[in-house]
Amino acid sequence: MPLPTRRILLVDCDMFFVQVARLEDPDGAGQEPLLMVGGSPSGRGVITSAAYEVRAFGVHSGMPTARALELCPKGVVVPVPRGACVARSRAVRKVLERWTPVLEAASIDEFYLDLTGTERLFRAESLAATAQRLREDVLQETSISVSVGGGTQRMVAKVAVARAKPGGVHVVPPGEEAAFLQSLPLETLPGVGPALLELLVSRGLRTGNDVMAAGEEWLIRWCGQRRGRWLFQRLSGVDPTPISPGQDRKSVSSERTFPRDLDTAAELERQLLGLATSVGRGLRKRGLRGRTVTVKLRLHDFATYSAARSVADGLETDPALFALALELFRELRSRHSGGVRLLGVGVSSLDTTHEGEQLALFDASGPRGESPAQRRLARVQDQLRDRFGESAIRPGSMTPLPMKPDTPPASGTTPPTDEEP
DNA sequence: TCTGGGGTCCTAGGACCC
DNA sequence: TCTGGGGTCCTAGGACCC
Repeated sequence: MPLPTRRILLVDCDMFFVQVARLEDPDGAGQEPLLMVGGSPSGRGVITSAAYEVRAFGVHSGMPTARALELCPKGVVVPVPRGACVARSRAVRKVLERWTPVLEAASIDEFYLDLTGTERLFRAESLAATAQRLREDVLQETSISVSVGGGTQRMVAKVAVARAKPGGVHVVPPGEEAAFLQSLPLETLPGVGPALLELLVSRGLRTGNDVMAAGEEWLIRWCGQRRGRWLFQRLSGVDPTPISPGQDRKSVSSERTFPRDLDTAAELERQLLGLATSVGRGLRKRGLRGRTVTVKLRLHDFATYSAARSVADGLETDPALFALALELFRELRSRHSGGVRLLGVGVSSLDTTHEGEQLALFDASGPRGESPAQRRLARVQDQLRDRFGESAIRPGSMTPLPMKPDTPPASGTTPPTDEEP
């Protein structure tokens, strides 16, 4: 039995962070045509998103803010409105869910929709016409302008949306997938980054047509079994990857690039505590525990090292996470000395915590484990922080927190507890 | 222009078990 | 006793994406 022709849409918010910054501050950022969102130009900030008018100057996301202001001196940089972005993203998602339950959030500003089987519901309307109505629906309900790419496959929809921008719709008709993809420069395919591109170019392959002419066998020989097959299949117009709504989180991490390189153990370990605490909160907020802790270290010369260790039972409390992170950090530091540019803590091998979990009779935590009492304490502390602010509780026993000015306690109201994007 | 922070997935070697 | 192969987990590093 032949599979039905799939009807996939990719909804992508136009310069999302810039749009949100303007909506949140209509009289300030909203009036600024040359708007950029990102980190500060002093220090080591980069651009997260730039208005199209700014991109015309050669500015793109990931570019150091200082460089962006050289290219576009009249540009204005504002910080990322994090909480507002999360809220707007949810609002967009909510509207899209009215169109199909088969929705996958690929990032904070990108949503895949599978409308296969909705033909009768939409009275045989073309996919492009549906996409157009959907775009207007989102704009009306959320004030967010989106672009929509469409086709029979994920990758086709993804590449098509670039053509739809800004604020348009582009749908590739069934049967035209291979021709569409092969006509494009290889680096426009998602999954072809600088490394793979260089590998292909070194073999004289610059376009999809070149790749197809080389044939799958040679591609596999040059790029490896998996990548070679992947590239050949996609360019042939074959991409069965489903749209899968239930994507479980695989890791939680926190990292920080310092304004200046740090060198002393005291400073670094204090930062490590802050990072472990932040990861711990992230885990507990989502009801997760992790068995593997990773510490990441980037030196002044950008050389990057990591060390990881797994334990038998998942961790979620700050002291246990910090203790393991500290071990790993000290091991790394014994091998790699010099000024430290970035420090990170991550947790993976996640498992959800169960509310009805049987409580141990004794608080017997192993050398690296954590006891039920410690977990209960962590949750109480989280509640206090939610109510009275981050400075209400400090992990005082081991090392002091970073010296930050106290934030005034929120009076009466509970601060929003939005998840990070 | 010295290069953020949050992720995902893949690879490759070694340990360990059957 | 020597030798083999598969499966799974762990760790380190790298590519890629928004």
